[in-house]
Amino acid sequence: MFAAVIPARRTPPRVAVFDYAVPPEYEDVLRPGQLVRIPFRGGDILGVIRNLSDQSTVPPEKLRPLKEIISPAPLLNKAQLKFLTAISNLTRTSLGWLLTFSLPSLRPRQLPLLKTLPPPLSPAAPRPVSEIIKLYRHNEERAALLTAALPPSPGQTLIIVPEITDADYLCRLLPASIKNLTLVYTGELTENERSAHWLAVYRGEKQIVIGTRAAFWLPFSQLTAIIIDDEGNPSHKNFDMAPRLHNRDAARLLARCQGSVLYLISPTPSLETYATLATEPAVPALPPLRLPTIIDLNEERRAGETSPLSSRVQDWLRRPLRGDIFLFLNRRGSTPFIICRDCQEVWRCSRCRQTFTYHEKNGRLICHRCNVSEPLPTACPRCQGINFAYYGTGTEKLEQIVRRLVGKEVPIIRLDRDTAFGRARARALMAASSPQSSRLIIGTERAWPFLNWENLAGMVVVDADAPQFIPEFRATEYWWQTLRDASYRLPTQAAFFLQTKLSESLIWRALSKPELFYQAESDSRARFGYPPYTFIVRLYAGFASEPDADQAAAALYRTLCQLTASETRIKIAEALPTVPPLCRTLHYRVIIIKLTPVHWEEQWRSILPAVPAEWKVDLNPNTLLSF
DNA sequence: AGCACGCCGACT
DNA sequence: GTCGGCGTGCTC
Repeated sequence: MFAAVIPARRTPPRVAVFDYAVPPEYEDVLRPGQLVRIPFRGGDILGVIRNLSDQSTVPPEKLRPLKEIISPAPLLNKAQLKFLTAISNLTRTSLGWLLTFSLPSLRPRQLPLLKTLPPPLSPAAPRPVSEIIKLYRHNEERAALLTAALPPSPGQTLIIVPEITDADYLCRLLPASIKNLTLVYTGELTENERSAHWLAVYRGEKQIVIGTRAAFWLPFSQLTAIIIDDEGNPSHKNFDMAPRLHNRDAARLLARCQGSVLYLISPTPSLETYATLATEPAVPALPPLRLPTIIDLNEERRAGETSPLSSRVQDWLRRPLRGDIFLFLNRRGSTPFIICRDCQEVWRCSRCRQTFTYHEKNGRLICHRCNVSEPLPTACPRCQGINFAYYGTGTEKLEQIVRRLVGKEVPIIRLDRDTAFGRARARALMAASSPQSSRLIIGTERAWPFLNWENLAGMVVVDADAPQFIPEFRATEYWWQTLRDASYRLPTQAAFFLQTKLSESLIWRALSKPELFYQAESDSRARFGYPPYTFIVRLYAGFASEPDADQAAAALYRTLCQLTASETRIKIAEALPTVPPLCRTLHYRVIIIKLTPVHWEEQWRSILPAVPAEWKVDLNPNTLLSF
């Protein structure tokens, strides 16, 4: 008898499972899902049994016997093993690496606890797989939807939120009777907390889990419902750490493995979800949320106002404040570019050609794309001129402007990557001045999760135009989601100003008539073959030199074209450099593959084996070229 | 992936 | 003689 074991550690994705001989005394007690100790290279490691079999393809001289059963009870059930395998295959991430997400702490002192674990709960009768989309306008409707989706006991429910801070917030919305059955699970927990929560789910002590993507890996045995909350929020996409999946796609896989109903709920659905909604016989009306006051900056200019804050906003800020005020400007630093008045030369990053942002605090020019910096030159490198013009406004400069406007007494908190690199630092900044007093918070996107939205007296979108010009296919949708999110979170009595030079832009009209946005954006996506009309797979890899990169990328492009020559629905774009093309010392290339929304999984499965191991896989990416 | 092994050059 | 830099290749 042989056991196929997944080691609980990172391995190359293609070498993920190892066969071991089963000692005779274990033949009757060994089960898939058990944690075992196995010899591996020089020492012993832990792993989980994937399956047992009567034969092995490994030559007998290489086979070694497994050492010990650590947990007689299986730590992973069939559905979980199926889910892990599916994710590993689709995203080509190491199965052993994914396994570590699914296990409690394996520190030596914790192992005895696993020896005495009770048997797992018996799986609930699977429900027919189905997907339900619901829209909500405010937290009462949201809580009602969540409550209605909770299955009768003994089923378990998983609620996935986009960001860590949303988990606690959502938990507080639930009625007390439900809160007692609820557990919050995020990647921010300590190892011991993670383990304790793992056990609580394993034993079925808590029926409801609210968490970020980390919660997908908990040991559910009776998962009858999965809910993706705030479904359109772009943070549902995991772009940096493998497996690079959208929570919606991950949830679909999990629902299929566990036999659960999937709910997508949101005040502002993604374009993909709206497309599904639009096919229903009775299309529900999209809820208009509270509308911002649109301020035309061109009129301000004509009236002689050159400040980045309009006269109306300035007047409003000078009044006594009741509650925090949030000035949202998604651009850190002092000024986003510097130009030589004599020769019109703009200071640019030598690597990626993006304009340097000036940071007054340390007097340096920083490229926000490459994160490289150099000191501010004393003279123009081209004409030796010394007349510089500082154009635009970032959070650092806005802070000075606002300080002059409101005087010394009002506390100002700047919340961006420069002032609050880690989460702890951001929380500390928000906690520093007493929350009872009114404060001015100047922040980028970074500030969003740390704001006390209920206490806001108002919010100003300082520059509502720049985010619309980002050359990425999801840029408009991202900005739409951001503005709608602000509308949703702001208290009804709070002021909401939006400053723009594009007062005719469709996106402002769409805030009161959301269908306008979805129609216009869907049309443009259809024209260029973007989601929801295609399913995109993004492949990227880094190489030591430009020629290496071009050669490898061209070779893969040719292979993929040949492979899919007969399948006209699959479109492959020629390889391009990423933006920026260089990261650390490697030259990166991207290949974009467009599959069809319904059949993407089988199409992708037919392509994936031809992709060399060094290419990283990003399914349903948020960006095409950005890096 | 992560680690051992081995090849080679720079030291005691 | 032996220490350690890093390139190569294997893990049941």
